Amino acid sequence: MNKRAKLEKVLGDIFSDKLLDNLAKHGRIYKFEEGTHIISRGDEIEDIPIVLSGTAKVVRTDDKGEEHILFYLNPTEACTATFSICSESKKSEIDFILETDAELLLYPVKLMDQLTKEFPSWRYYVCRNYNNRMKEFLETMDTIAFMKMDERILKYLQKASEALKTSVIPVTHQEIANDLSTSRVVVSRLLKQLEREGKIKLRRNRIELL
DNA sequence: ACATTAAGTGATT
DNA sequence: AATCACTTAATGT
Repeated sequence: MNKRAKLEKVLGDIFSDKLLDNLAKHGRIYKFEEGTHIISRGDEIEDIPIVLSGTAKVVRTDDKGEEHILFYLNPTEACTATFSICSESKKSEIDFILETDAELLLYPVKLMDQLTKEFPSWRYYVCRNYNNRMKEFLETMDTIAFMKMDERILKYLQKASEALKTSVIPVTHQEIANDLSTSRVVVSRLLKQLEREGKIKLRRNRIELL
């Protein structure tokens, strides 16, 4: 499939034809493997990544080298954090890592101003992206501020199950602990409790949601 | 059989 | 809820 057709397929519903032409002309499509660091903190950003397939995560690394997930990006989504810096061509504040194998459209930052001026559908897209991120951000704020750890874990499992379309989630206690920034011991204890309550079933390296 | 890694648990702060 | 210290269970070699 050629570039233009691929873009059409993924983004056709939200972008105008002329915008697709422009993206096909100046952008490049690459396949990357799971775990690839597309952008690291401090990098100069030359291209904006737009996710065409797969899932990427945007994380912030603290001074201890711990990762904190800010949000995930699914196909058609782009990292708005990169938009905010593009006009001044500053350095990245975040890390952009692939959660799965993925295809990305890389579009040069230099040309982005022009997109904003020329294409209403691009402006709309950027706005929508911003709104989505903001929503997600508020949601996680709520979760952290008002919900107890056991509820957070349950929510985490439900989200994962939804994303993977299966009730059996392949995940270790340690991984959950990392994602929720807590310790493995705490996760194990709360999971045990949830199991006693009959909400889940625990097995090695996977958890079944009931 | 042995080593490695995941998970469970009591005690302490 | 975090940490330590230890046990037990599952899995790979």
